[in-house]
This record gives sequence, structure tokens and C-alpha cells, in this order.
Amino acid sequence: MFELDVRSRKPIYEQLVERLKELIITEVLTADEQLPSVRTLAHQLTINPNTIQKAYRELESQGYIYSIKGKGSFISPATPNLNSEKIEKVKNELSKLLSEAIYLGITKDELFKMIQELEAAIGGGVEDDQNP
Amino acid sequence: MFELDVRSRKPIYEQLVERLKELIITEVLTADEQLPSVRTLAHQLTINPNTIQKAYRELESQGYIYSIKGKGSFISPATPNLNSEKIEKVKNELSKLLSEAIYLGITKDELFKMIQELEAAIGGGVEDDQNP
Amino acid sequence: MFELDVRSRKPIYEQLVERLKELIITEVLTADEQLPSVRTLAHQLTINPNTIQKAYRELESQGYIYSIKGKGSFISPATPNLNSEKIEKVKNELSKLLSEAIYLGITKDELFKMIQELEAAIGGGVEDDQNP
Amino acid sequence: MFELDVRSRKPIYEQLVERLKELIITEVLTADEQLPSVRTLAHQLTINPNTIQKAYRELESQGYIYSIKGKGSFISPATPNLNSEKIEKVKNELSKLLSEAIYLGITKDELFKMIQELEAAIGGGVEDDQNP
DNA sequence: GTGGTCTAGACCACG
DNA sequence: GTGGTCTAGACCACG
Repeated sequence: MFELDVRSRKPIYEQLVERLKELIITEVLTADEQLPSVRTLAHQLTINPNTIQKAYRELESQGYIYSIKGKGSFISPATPNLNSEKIEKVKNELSKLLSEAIYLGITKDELFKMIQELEAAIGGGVEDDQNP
Repeated sequence: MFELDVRSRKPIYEQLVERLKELIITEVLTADEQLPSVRTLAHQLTINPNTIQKAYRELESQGYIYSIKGKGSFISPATPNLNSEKIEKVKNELSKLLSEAIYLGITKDELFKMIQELEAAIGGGVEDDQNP
Repeated sequence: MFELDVRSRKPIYEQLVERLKELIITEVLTADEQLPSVRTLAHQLTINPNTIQKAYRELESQGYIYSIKGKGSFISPATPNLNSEKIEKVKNELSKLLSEAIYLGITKDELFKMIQELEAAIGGGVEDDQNP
Repeated sequence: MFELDVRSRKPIYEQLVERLKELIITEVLTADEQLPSVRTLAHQLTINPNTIQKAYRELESQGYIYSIKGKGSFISPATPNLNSEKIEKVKNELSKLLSEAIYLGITKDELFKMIQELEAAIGGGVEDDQNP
């Protein structure tokens, strides 16, 4: 479930954050579901608990999970509360990456198809249309 | 031309790489054009020459520029080698970022529009169509 | 009456303390009124009795309620003992928070208005004036 | 300059965050001024560097300082960029604390005076009036 | 020299 | 049992 590459340039905690975001976005993990405890996951991945905690804290500050002292860590309900700052940041990153993709010869059609498929897989957090 | 943000969390050499990619993608810098020398640019930006060199090396390994010993660094012609490995990597990153965008409520239509606009601005390195 | 947020970072006993203080300050709960017993409230809120007890103990030490062994817990009369130590502590906290508010751009006028409204809502535990 | 109470219930890193905020708000530390390095401050206060780093990171995420890898940590310029979420949070805390103050018998006049003095000391981040 | 990541491990607060 | 704080100390990336 969590494939970590300890040799990667990418810090372990960032890899964890990415992977967990992915599982949340694709609704493999759903609202209020409990995550493995810091210690349990640390043991499973043979990683230091502090590193797990760092990942959980980052996810919490990004609004993807919430942690309760003495109880555990849980998936946050999907937030249609438009964090406009965060949206701007993602749009900005997208702009750069899409430009590079187009430059590398990935066609508009391929990109459109990619979006269609991703949206289908995710289920679309917010509907484009009123009548489903 | 190179606006670096010394306050940014992003390392300076990464900012340089990004900025140069942008100038190449938007064809402000064109094929076989010579880049300023490491020392010249370092002096202009009042930045350590090692930092410039690191950025140039990164751009070279990504196929955006090439260096000739004793002559200097130059912009590579577009879609240097249809590096399929690189394309896979960018698609992979795009997949993650697009998923997050959709999750945050950015609509399919907004994404389509974004792509249209970027393609128009870039002029499309490679045509969508078979007959050029 | 007691809306607890189990997802909050704030411990449940602290939420209880805050909420009870609020009810006392706004005179929803009045002097010498009896509070629900630890067990009753624990059952109502489906919370561990130890948590309720901890909240009651904290309120007692802050002078907001008093307990009689074998009888129960009761609301203390207003301005229990003009505890100057407590007043100093609150002033100290206020000083920090007001400074931050001003720094963040909240205007003096907004703050004045806030105080006016709060005082009106509370009814002013103690009069501004010397002659009651 | 930094008086820490290691026996306090308040974590050391939070005490540090508070103290540094105070120094920034009162403009003892000014924009782009460099903070002591993590190691230097750790040594001065005989505290573990990780604890200092935790405090610095918290201040960074709150927008009070910025850190550059390899360079150091610096005071952020005052941000009239209304972080509305943060403002709401501070207003909310203020509301509770002001209510308690009024309940404890601190008069409206005392509170007004407090605000006046604080604003004078700080210099008022944003002016109430157009003509200074 | 600077901040950032990570480990190993202790102790505390909450419930 | 859970997350949170803290120490001691190693090694890395940036410049």
C-alpha cells in the first residue's frame, strides 16, 4: 500500500504525504476513517515514528487529515470550502507543468483525455453541471 | 529577465532552471542561441557561479540545452529526442497534480480552458495534426 | 447545550471548560445553580466521566464553580473573589492577543465595537460606575 | 531576550513562538533582519536544535518569518495581505478572552486604554485614517 | 555555515 | 494506546 523509496532524493515524509493524498483523493480512504497509528505505521514501514508524525502533521496542515491526541489520526471530510490560496498555488504549478507537457509534444487531445479519465476515477469533487 | 526570489523556499538553482525552461518553451530563447556564460550570468545576478553551473548542468541533463567545451552553452532544438522516459515522468506528475486540482474543485472546463490558453501562448511545439 | 467537537485539536475537557465558562459569563447558568452530576453529564455526552471531572476541577480552581462533597457542583456567584492574580493573567493574555490583532490590521474601532457588543450581551458583571 | 520556563506546561517551542511574535510585532525585530541560526540559538538557550527549528517552522507557516536553506532565517515584511482565515481565528479568541475580562470586572474603559497604549507602542500596522 | 531530514529513544497528556 | 514534545546526534543540500 505504501511503497517508499528510501534512496530517493524525495524525503520519505514527502513520499508519504503524496501517497496518502492520492489514497484520499481517489477515495480509497474515506471521511473519518482512522489511519494507522504513528507507531504502527512506523513499525510496518520500518521507519522512525517521528518521520510518520511529520507526514501526518503536514497532511493535517494541508487539511487532508485531522489528529486527536489520545485517539488517533483520521481522514478529513472532502472540503468544498475553497481554500483560494491553495487553489491558486495548484493552478500555478499546473500552468508550468502543462506548458512543459505541451512543449514535449503531448497533444491537447491527450491532455483532455487524461483529465476525463482522472475525473471519472475520482468521481469529481464538485459537479460541473446541476443535473447529474 | 531573470527575476530570482531570494526569499523563496525554492533553491536558487531550481528557480533558474524553471525560468530558463520557461524562456525556452515560450521561444524567447530559440534553438542554438547562446546562453550567457556562467561567469557573466553569475556576475549579472550577483550569484555564486557554482549555482549557475548547477542550473546549466540540470538543464543539459534534461535536454533543454547543450554545452560545447570552450565555446559555451546553447539552446537545444525543440523536442530534442522525444525522450519517452521524460514524457512518462511529466505525465506522471501531471496525473497527480490534475487529480489534486479536481479534488480541490477546479472544474474540467477550467482545466480545458487553461490548456487552450497555454497552447495558444506557446504556439504548440509539436502540431496536433498529422499533416504539417 | 454542549456542542463538543471531537475532531478539534482542543482536548474535550478544555472545550467543556470553555463552554461552561461561556454559559456562566452570559448568565445562562446563574449563581448557586446546580450543575449536572459528573456521571449524568458523562452519560449525556457519551464521554468518559474522568473527562467531565477534570473539567469541573479546572473550573473550580479558576473560581467559576464550587463543589460540596455528597451534594454536587454549583455555579459560584459573580466575581468570586476579585482574584487579582487571575485578573493579571487575563490582562496579560489580552495584551498579547490584542497586539497580534492590531498587527494583523484589525482597527481600533473594530476592537472598540467588539467590546461594546460583548458588554451589552453580557450585561456587564460589574458596573463601570462607582455608584451601583 | 528569551526567557524560557522549562517547567511550564506550555511547550518550549510555543513559548519561543510567542516571544518571537512579540518581538516582531513590537518591531524590535524588523523586516529582513536575520534571526540567530538554529544552532546558535539552541546553544545560547541550551535547548535542542530540533526544538528551535520547530519554533521557526511554526513562525514560518504563520507568515512571521521565512527560512532559506543554507542562508538562515529572516523576519518577514509586515503583511497587510489580509489572511482572512487567520483574522477570523484571532477575532474568535479575542471574543472569548474579552468576555472573560469583562466578567472578571475589568471595565470597558480599562480595555479601551489598553488598546490605545498597545496601538501607540506598535505604531499601528494599518492606519485607521487616510491623512496621517 | 546554514536549514532540512532522519533515527533512536524517553517521557507526558488525554481518555 | 494514542498523538505530542523533547533530547542527542548523524548526515545531506545549498551556496
